[in-house]
Amino acid sequence: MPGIADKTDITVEINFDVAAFRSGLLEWFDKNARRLPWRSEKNWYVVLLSEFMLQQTQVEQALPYYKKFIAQYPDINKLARADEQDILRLWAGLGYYSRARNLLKTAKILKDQYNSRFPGDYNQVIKLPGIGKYTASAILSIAFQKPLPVVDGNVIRVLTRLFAIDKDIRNNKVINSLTGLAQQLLDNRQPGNHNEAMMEIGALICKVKNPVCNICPLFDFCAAGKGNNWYNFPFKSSPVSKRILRELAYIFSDNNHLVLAQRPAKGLLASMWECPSVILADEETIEGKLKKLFLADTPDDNYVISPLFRHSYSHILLHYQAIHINSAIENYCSKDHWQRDYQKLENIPFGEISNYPIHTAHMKLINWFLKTKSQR
DNA sequence: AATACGGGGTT
DNA sequence: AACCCAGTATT
Repeated sequence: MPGIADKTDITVEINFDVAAFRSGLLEWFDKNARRLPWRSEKNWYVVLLSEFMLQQTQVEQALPYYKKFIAQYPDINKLARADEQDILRLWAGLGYYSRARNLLKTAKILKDQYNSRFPGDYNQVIKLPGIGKYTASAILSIAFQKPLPVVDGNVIRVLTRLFAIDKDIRNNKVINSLTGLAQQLLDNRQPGNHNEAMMEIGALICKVKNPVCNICPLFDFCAAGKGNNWYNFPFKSSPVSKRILRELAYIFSDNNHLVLAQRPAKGLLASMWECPSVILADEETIEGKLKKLFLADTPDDNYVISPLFRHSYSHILLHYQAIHINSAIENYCSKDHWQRDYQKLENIPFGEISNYPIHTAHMKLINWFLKTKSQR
């Protein structure tokens, strides 16, 4: 409806010298950019790999994973030939595992359908698995100098502060407006450096807490900086609260084997490996669950129960505990006892555990087990 | 438009 | 325990 603004629409006038903004930003970036491995040799493959890892992930956290990956899969053809389980094993601990599976899918598509090259057309790029608006614009601008603006969490913070935008950033319309703003600010002559610079400002200067406005090259252009009220931006409405999940995990182990299970191919932690486990009903106790699960023999005194662990996912709070039973799984349970439709259940020699992609929560259980085992 | 999807950090 | 950060896919 022309002329009638939605309450979430924002219209922002850029009332400063855009050329001065761009040159100040780029000058700062030249001097202060972190030396990161994916910045040293800028081919599209390293940009692709790093951008996948940096989705929802800080540089510091992604760095060791990037080094492992680039050593093992130095080019797109090596990656395209990889096994999904090997990719997941290298990704284990980094989280959001669909990124790893989508990275492999994209690599295969690039090899098979694009002659191992990267398409230059945004509309083709955006169709690749795991590549959305941000990643498409990031790769095309950084690796191919296409004039496309990126809007990630850092840029959202920088822009809302620059223009004192207090609208809820959960609203997609607000993000669209910020994208328009980023487009106007973008330096079309070096869009890659400009985009990286905006994100680097967000990471190093315009931080969530304690931004260092006094050394910010954008201070003269910044409404929140000059108003000394950076803490008002960006505004984000409260998240929905997490539900609590209670879980009992089983460490079936003789002195040199451990039983691991592969989770279903869809859903939470898809295809990752873990100690076979069951979700407890609301009022269910561990002891009650033990009695229900075991066939004929309830384990007697030959078991140990771990302390309570907690693990926080983006939408779930997991409370979990493990029972260690000093035996192979066959002595107590069959595969049918697990309500979860595990893809596989295997008895694994200790030395081969590290070959399996194990998610973080259960890695903590296994570490607890291996550590306490030697003490008893 | 809302929700699923990890892991790490600080308060 | 409750807060924070950070994109894509699905419904």
